[in-house]
Amino acid sequence: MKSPVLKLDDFLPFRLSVTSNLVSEAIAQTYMTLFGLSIPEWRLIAVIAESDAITQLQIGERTRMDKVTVSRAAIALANRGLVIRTMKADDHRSKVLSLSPAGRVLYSEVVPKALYLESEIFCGIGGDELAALRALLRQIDTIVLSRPTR
Amino acid sequence: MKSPVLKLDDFLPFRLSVTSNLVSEAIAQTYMTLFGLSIPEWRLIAVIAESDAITQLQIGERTRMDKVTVSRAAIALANRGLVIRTMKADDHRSKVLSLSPAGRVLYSEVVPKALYLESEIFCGIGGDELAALRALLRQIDTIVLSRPTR
DNA sequence: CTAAACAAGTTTCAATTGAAACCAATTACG
DNA sequence: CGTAATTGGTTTCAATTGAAACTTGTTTAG
Repeated sequence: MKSPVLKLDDFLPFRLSVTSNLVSEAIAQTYMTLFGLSIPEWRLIAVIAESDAITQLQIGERTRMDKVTVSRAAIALANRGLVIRTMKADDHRSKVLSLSPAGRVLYSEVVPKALYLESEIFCGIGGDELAALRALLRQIDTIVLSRPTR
Repeated sequence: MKSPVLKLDDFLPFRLSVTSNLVSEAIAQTYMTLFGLSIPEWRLIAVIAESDAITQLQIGERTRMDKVTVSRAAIALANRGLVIRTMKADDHRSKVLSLSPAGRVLYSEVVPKALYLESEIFCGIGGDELAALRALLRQIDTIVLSRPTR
């Protein structure tokens, strides 16, 4: 009966965390210095741009961000005039977010830079491998989310 | 001249962050309730166990954790009697960490649980795919780390 | 209808994080 | 040597985070 062996460096939760942090740091840095956006703020912009009009709760679901984080990012973006928040007609608790013209302009500026950063980091990796990676990550998400202890 | 398109849901920095956070949360939760260990503390235990004796700076390099984080985890573990900190003989600024007997016992208890968690999350994925994933993540690390803006 | 339960968003508060200042020991160099 | 620069580790402080309480509006049950 021999004890099992663990090599931290091969331990996937660890590897995943290291890589994710490295990538996030690199990217957050760029968003902030170039556009004054935090990662949550950038995510809001992106997801609002894709949906045209969406409530904060929905944003939280799609980006898996806490509702507090969404709220704060929404307030900050609204204060900068990048996002417009209107009460939802049929439910006055809910707020519908959409991009202002300035927000759309900013979005159109951020997108190329974001895509460039992504390509810069992942250029050495084949397109099929990247597709596989995306699929794998999504698969892991659903496994973790469907775990009993949750 | 058409504007490039970005789908946040396919944007790898985003996907990586989401998956990493989901996995980390699930695992952190278990470490804490079962062993009273934070993720940094668990990483220290693991990396000390693998090296027998190692300085805090080296731990920081291997785990890519900030030296402040390492310091705090080291102090907490020493207070719990799980690691022993001795001044390095030839450099009195440096502290060499090693596991106490209690630390080794705890390690031997955590490892099977960690491996079980990993297998639980990644069981649906083939061994070769997982190896490829590890390799890919490491490759990304080196790319990001070798970027000019750093 | 009206009271209780619930839901969207915000605020508060405590925990975690890392940058910068700091301390003590070591190394470089004039 | 002796002083300046550097390095390992700790402390301080400000920013980020999310759980829990709260506010306001909606739904459900009696």
